[in-house]
Amino acid sequence: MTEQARRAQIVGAAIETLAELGYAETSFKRIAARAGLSSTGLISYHFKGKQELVDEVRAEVLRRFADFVMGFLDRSDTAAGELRAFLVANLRFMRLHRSHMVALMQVRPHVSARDEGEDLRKMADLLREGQRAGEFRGFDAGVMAVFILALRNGVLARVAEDPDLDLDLCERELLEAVRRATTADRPVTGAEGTEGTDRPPGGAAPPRTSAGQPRGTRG
Amino acid sequence: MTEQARRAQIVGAAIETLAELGYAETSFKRIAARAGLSSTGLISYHFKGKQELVDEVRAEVLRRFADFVMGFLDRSDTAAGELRAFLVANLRFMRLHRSHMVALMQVRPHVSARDEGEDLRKMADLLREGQRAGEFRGFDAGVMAVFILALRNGVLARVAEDPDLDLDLCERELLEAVRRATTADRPVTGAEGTEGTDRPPGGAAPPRTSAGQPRGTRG
Amino acid sequence: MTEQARRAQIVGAAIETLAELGYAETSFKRIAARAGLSSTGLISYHFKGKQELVDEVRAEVLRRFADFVMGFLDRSDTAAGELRAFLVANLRFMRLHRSHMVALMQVRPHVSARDEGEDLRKMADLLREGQRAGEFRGFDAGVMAVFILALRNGVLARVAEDPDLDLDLCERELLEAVRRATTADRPVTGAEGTEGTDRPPGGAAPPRTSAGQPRGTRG
Amino acid sequence: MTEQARRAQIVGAAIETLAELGYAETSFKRIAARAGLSSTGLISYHFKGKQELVDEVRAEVLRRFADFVMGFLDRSDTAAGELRAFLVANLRFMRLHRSHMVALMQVRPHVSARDEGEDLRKMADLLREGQRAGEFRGFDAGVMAVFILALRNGVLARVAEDPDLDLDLCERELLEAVRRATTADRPVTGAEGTEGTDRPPGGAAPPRTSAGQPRGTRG
DNA sequence: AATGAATGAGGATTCATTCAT
DNA sequence: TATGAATGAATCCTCATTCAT
Repeated sequence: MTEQARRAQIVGAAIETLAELGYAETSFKRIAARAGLSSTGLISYHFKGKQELVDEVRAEVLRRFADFVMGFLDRSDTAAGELRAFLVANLRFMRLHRSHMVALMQVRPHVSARDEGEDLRKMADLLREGQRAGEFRGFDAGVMAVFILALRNGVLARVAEDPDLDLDLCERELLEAVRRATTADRPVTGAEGTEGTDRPPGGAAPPRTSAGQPRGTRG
Repeated sequence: MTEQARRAQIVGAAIETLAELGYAETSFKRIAARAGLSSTGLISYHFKGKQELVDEVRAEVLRRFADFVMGFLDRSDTAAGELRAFLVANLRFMRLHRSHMVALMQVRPHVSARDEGEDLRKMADLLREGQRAGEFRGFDAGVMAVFILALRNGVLARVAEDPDLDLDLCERELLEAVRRATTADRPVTGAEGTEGTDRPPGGAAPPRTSAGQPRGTRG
Repeated sequence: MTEQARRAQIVGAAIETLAELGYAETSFKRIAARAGLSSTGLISYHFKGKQELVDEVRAEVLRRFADFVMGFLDRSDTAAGELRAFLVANLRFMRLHRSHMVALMQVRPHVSARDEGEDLRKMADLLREGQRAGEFRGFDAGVMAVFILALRNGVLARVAEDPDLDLDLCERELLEAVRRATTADRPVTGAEGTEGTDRPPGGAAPPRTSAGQPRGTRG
Repeated sequence: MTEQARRAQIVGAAIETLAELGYAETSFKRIAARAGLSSTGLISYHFKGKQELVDEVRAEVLRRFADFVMGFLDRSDTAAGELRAFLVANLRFMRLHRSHMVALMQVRPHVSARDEGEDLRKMADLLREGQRAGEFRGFDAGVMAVFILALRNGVLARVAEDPDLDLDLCERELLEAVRRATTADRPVTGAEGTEGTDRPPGGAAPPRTSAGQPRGTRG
């Protein structure tokens, strides 16, 4: 068996174990058992230590997720669209690779790489970009990034506990809630924009083609 | 030393250890060391097992938090006001008792009591109440409850990692984001709109005065 | 509470615990719980150590047993009668004070006093006396003493596991078996009365009348 | 070192420790020390838990004993002969493998398998068989089985405490006592031989020569 | 005489890791 | 590469005993 394949196999078993039992109950013994390995020594042979395995789990999930998310992003050309695509991609990924996402949550506090701020940074950048384009209102991008990832994580944590959670409903509600939280109020009557202050300078049209439809008419 | 005092001391040391090292690294040995106890046996003497200690940590934090949150809620008489007060109380509590909240997060997956759904249920009830009163728009209350608690947890997780996080800013942004996500679009007419509401109250006073105002305009 | 009463209470609880859970599972904590004591410290206060308690358990049971057995022995004037009375007394005591006997068995290997040989010695003396009197045949008294106490212990161990054991039947069979093992063959012909001497006293009279009947005729 | 060999080594050390110190004082630490292991973890590595080790100790001793007893039984064709062979085998085994037998006694109350009733059942069956064949008198077979195993256990317990016990003497006396207890009275008149059947035919014959001899003098 | 908290050694067991094969 | 036995520290927990009150 090739080195790479072996590592992948071990990482896969680790992900399943983490998702099922949580970090504290995930031992080499249990990972080896799930992978059908004859010895925990094999894990130590392929990974310098537990830390490296944990880091690799994280990297693997993020890699898979990045691949997955690509298909949702490449057709967006606005920040709001990209944000929406990001959220949709997350929700869909949860459904298809629930254990991967749960494992990621479990592993997060024990990961050596302290680049998880990177997610936040990239999200904040996206938000700022949208603000510059006039798509978003004038919130603090750094904080809003925390919020949006928090929403993602919260849904993830919830679905980890309640597998019957309606992810379609979640997706719809999440998109709407985030749209409202991030975009300026639009006037029901007349031209929008009365909230001058939080209105981004440029006048760019929001990427709201579908999600952007105001249900606001119901007022 | 009295039993009650000793238990409190141990719980306190456990909270600090959990907040600092996380669940997996929190052992009786470390707790005993932090509490200045002569042996881990003393912990087992006062608690039937690790589970009881963990449960007690959770109960203690929730007790403190409930006490704390009281001062923010009792003057609210609308659902929106109560929601806002809840969020404010959470943020403030994070600042004053950061380790308590972090410990709570760490302990959550290992707690025996499975009433964490209760938080969700109560929040959903509050939201539905607000919907009946016309304060909130027509979202799915169960899912929105997940979102709101997710936001709280997300901020908490963030502040656990970055102690320099500006919680005042977070509070303002969180209130505004939640207000936007939960309430219907408002007509541009009328002066109030510009968000006088999302201004953090003077002292501990919850923003009930404005929030409590029926936005009767909406039908 | 008087010292003596306290010790008795503790010994009593220890006996019950030993009988129910066995030596290895009998701790001061469990004894204290059963006795309704507030602390295991009280046991250490009244007994110098676990060893003293264990020894006292043994002494207490033997004391009770000795008292009990008196009523069976005092009217016997032959060795065979005394032996029979001893066996009967043992069986009866098992029924009335099962936990005492079971506790004695449990405690036996851990007792400091090495005078358990005394039982053997006394039994051997009795047997030798009966041999001198012509009541018993020419076996090795020391070994036969081992056998007889083994039979007692075996029945005890059995009744400890199977509380439904028919002790009446056991008694009859035991008396007959021991009689046969210890006495010389008797001719079928001739009056059996040769053992008139070893007749047990009035009251506790063993059911020898039937068991004593030689079924030998069928040979 | 192979797994099987290691397990055998650990079981061996456990047997010795049990025989020497008794169950309550037999810890993994002591077993490891006697076996020359570097840590108790090695025992846990080879045995799932203390219970498995204890069960294995029992199984090992019974296996050895079964093998040993085979050589004594296979040439017997009567119930009485088989009973005698069983007793002889037991006594001989005690001499050759004293610690095994003592360990078995120590371990008995803590063994998970509850098939110790099986010994009793098999013995009772043998006795009933002998009764049907006219070799034994009309005792209660179930109770007599208790007696016979009690005698075996009693001798074993005695030899555990007094290694100088004369097992040859024990054997002779035990065979004679059991013969008398189980067989019908024989008429004094006439040459013995009435029980010719229960004499084991072949050469492995136990010390039947003397035990079988009527001490006819006693008439 | 009694309490009950405290002690520290010892219990079995799991852990990640090492190493000879 | 892979095996699986070995290691020893660490896990939670129970134990008999001590001691101030």
